[in-house]
Amino acid sequence: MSLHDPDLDRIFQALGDPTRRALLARLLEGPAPVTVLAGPTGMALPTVLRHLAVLEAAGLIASEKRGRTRLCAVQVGALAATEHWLNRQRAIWEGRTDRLEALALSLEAQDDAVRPDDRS
Amino acid sequence: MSLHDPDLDRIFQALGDPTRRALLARLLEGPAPVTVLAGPTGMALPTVLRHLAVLEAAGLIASEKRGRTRLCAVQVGALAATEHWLNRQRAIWEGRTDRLEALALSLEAQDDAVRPDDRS
DNA sequence: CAAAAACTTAGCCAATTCGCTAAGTTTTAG
DNA sequence: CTAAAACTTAGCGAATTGGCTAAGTTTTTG
Repeated sequence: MSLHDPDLDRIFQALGDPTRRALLARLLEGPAPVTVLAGPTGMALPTVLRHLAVLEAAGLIASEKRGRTRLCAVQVGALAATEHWLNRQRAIWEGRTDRLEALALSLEAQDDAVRPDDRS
Repeated sequence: MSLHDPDLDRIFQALGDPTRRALLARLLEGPAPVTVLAGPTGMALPTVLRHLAVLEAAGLIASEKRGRTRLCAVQVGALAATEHWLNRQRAIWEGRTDRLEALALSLEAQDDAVRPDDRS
């Protein structure tokens, strides 16, 4: 499980763009309409709108139409899920590190760690 | 700072692909040569090699040529840096959440949170 | 030394991504 | 009711991505 988690795909991909991280950072200070978010980016509105759509598809933000403006706000859940995944990965690493530190990239490593069983 | 961190770009983008997360997960169990890593993916070797190159460019793994094989191993530093970034973002959110929870997506939010100062 | 193993390089292709401009649409202001 | 504001949709073009096959190159094995 979680080896091919589409949610995780979308979240990481969304965070992989500096413009989107900037938008998210701005939203962490409070909700804002699209035009306000677009301001600092110096980008055209449709461009920013698509970045926001990516963030929303990833569950990182939510938005709601209020009259003629759309108000966007952070949705911290996805961020927490991501942290959780990273935590788990690092935990796995740290659980093994005592056993591996002696051989990482060393001679035995090649023959010893290569086939501890490849349960696909 | 960190609004346009190329390292963060590469790390998140690298983690945004399920194949690469699977490769990383496999490497968390111990170092392995390219062919072994390629096995479970069912992909052609050059394809896997490029995924590994992406992971390495992001600093998530390291690799070393040993004879005719290349041994790959996790480099946990980048993972930790990513966790750190996420932690910081969530901390910002949680620091504001008390102030914002009352207005998130509400009426005042629009006019009040829009211009707390936009230091770009 | 001949050949197999394990990459490595060099393309090719389809799909996606990131930016843009131009032309709607829907609300609100006058 | 007209017009400005604030999206929204449509579509375009260059660049990147993710997959492949084919043809090297370097080591090891027989």
